[in-house]
Amino acid sequence: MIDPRILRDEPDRVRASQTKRGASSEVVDRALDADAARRGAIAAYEEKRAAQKTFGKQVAQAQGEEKQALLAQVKALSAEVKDLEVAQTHAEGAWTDALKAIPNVVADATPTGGEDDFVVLEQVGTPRDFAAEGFEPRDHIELGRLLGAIDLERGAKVSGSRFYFLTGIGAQLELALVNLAMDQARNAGFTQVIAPSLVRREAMEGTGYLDQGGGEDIYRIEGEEMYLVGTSEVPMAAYHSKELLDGRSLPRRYASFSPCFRKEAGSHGKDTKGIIRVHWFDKVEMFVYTTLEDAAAEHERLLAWEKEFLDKLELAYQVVDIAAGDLGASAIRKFDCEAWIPTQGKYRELTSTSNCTDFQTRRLDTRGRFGDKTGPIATLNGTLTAITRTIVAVLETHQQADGSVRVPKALQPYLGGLEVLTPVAEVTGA
RNA sequence: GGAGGCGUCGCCUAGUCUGGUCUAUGGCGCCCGCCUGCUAAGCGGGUUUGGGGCUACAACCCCAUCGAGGGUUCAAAUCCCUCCGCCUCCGCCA
Repeated sequence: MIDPRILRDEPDRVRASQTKRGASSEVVDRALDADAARRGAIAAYEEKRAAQKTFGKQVAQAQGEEKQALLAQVKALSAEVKDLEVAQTHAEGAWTDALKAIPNVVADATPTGGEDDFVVLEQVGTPRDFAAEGFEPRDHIELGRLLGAIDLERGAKVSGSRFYFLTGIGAQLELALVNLAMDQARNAGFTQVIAPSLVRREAMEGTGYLDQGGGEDIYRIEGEEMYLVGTSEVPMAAYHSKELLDGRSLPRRYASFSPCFRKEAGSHGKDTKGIIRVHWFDKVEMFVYTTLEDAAAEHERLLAWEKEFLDKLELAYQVVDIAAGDLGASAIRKFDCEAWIPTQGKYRELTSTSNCTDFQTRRLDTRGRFGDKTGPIATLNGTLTAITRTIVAVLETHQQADGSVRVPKALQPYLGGLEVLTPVAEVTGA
């Protein structure tokens, strides 16, 4: 949630942000009213409560008849305090609800508009011209089958649509990508993390994912109040919840590996074939805790690390500045890196990095100690590699006419020096 | 899965049976000051976090905070219930 002080002191800034997102600023006025009501309720309760406490001391000291008389009086007061406390709790609840309904205040630099109003910041590399090379590129499904790397049929048989097995070189490829990503992160000073992908309600709620469409896209464990995460951003954001971190320990950079589960509700008919959009994939995610002052600069660094990784894979991609209306509630700015997918003839999202400032930490109660003061802390996240889409991009981009795939130089050491992935003699498909 | 124990303001700890004098004890650590050739020791004071009022977002005053949330009561660290976490034992298991 946003800083109540910004809401109180600069409501117009919040309204402007809402407008930029193409959303109503009615929530702002609702929250302001709720804030006023809350403060009134607090003052009323505290005043009576103080009186009750004073009275209580007299009761404790009194004896006999005097005590009985005092008890009779304080009983009425006690009932009043109880009512006022209930009223205060309600007012407080209404206020947090109203506050939670307000998305983060977007950055000045964030483009105005919706899904189609993104701004292309730069394009790196040139998409391969297969026509000039004289052959028709195969899609990742066919390449995966030829290489014995991706088994979609058995994925569907065992787990249903949008599932897959990575086999042979496909499995090796995942491990290689994970290691390449983890090594890069470690060399950049990140702490490597293997995070739980099953979390309790608190963690899921804290990151705000349950609010989005009522948690439509999230797998819940039957009768357990536990959830499968869609990204390790969830466990990593909750990692330091209810903690007061030493400001001098910032930035804290984590590179977290976890499987990610998404129901993909509402994406029927989109990317139905292959492994572009699946219910489960593994991902290495960068997650950073830092100061509010440093957040924007850190965001640029995260983007740079994402680009570094894509460069190592020798992919052609573009960097996109996502528009306000297409931003998640917690982000003030988001950059996507979209790699060129030859058989689709377009750029598709491979990585994404968001600056969430203090929006998540406020909800999850993570704060910092700075000198003799405490203050908010910012979080940022960014994909290093989402395995399935990375594999799609690598296979399609570096394929050769005979169905083999050239291994990018940086990845070769992680595949035992292998320079080319070659089709297997016997395809393991049905 | 079964049985039991525990959770106190950085750490350790008193208090819980027998509710009010707890504005939570003491020690350690830390901070400020005094003393002192220097250091150590000693002496005095301070040392949770959040919120509200008032304001210079200071000082000050108030409310909450004894794992979390409810309940009983005029009054809860203390009694009752639920949940969370940790520990011990048994069972099961990769």
